[in-house]
Amino acid sequence: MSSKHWTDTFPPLQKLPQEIFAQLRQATLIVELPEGSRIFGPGQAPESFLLLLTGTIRVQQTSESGREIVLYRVQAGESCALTTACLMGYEEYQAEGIAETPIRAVAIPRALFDQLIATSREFRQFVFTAFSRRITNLFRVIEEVAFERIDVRLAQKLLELAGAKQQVVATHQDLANELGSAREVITRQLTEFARRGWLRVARGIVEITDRPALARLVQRS
Amino acid sequence: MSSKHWTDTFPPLQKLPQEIFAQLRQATLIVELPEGSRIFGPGQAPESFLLLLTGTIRVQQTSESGREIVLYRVQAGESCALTTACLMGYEEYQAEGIAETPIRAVAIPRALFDQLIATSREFRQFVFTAFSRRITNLFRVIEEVAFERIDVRLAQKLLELAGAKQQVVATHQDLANELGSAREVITRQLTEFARRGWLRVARGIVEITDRPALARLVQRS
DNA sequence: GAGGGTCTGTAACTAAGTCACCGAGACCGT
DNA sequence: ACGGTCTCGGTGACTTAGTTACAGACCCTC
Repeated sequence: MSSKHWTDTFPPLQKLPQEIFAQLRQATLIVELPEGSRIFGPGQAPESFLLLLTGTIRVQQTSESGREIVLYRVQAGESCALTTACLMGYEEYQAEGIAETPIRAVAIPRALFDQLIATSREFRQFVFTAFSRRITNLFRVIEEVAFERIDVRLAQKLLELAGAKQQVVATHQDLANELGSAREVITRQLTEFARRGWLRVARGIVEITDRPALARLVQRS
Repeated sequence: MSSKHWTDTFPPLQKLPQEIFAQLRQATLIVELPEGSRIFGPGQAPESFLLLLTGTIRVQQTSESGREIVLYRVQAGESCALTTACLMGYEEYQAEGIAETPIRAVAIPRALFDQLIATSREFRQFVFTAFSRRITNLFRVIEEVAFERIDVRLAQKLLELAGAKQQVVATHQDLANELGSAREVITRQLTEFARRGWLRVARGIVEITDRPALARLVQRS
């Protein structure tokens, strides 16, 4: 292991009372899972509270007709609100969480989680903030799915997935699943974007050539 | 006031430790608001945790283009998860909460709320369960907006809004706002439903005449 | 009962999703 | 290298949903 302890990843945890902090450092389990693992899903309830140290978890939903939509991603340093909710509540969810990369996470057992919530104001703040972000985020997803044009949404998603890089590695089907749309629709939009010289498409790859143009489309939405 | 105390409405609260329970009964404020009041909205952060005693709060979102969608309703006996999130977290939301009927609610100040969370396992369970339900519910909304046919969604919503009654008091625009659709689309669908003899339409009223037919449409979705 | 506002109906059009099918490229084993 | 198979991308024809524009019906108030 490195000399830095995992708790360094979570600033809110630094403010915990000494005895709780010590307990956290010792009593918790670090889990590692390969890319593609199913972290949770319908009929697969989580048994502990998860804090993601490295990697990304993609949370998505599949309709009976087979169409998919990505709801959100959990990044390193975040907790999975859904897991938390199901840990404390009794509700079943129908979404599933997939490891998009190899992941490393801290699993806090239910009992310790409960104790942390009870004793630490900072930990409560941390958990509730995660909830708050998630719900706000879901509101935005609903607004986009309900009201935003598909070309704008696609441009937005391409810029998001590209990050600092020039290309997005994803099939048209993958992009359709991101947006809850259909493959043919994405193909058509990408063809149109390519015709305008904003990007180039190759098998499984979208190479962005005119980032400002895409950004302008998103802006003028 | 009636002889029954408001705490009777919330079974989870009955299990609180005596001293906390006593504090709850005395230190909290009961607020009453008329129909149509805006409980919260963009740039209007809540100052206390709300437990709804009577009435309904409609939580909705409006796009820049003016189209609206109803996200969920808070019923008597429930807490508003969003309010809670924003109370504990720091995130701003863009949704707004409207009193659909006159409402009576208990306002628990932030400090007492924090104390309740810290001391009572049952209260934590209550709050987290509310979160859990809400998130699960939002997932279903996303799935329906993204993948469900508008006729199915309308039939479903009509049955939901009608409850045990035979009629729904709502304009076509109101129904469009429920589903995040457009007024003309609703008019067309209602006309088609009426043609099939499933309902009758009058100004501001939809009278359901063949409930099983509507239910069948929803079922075969 | 005139005039204003609200609500509903409808036609023509655009955008998005569906269905069916085909062909190009990648992969794999022999 | 060859053929078989699979995934991925492209396309046309069609259906469904949302948009634009406008007109008429109803309702309320003065």
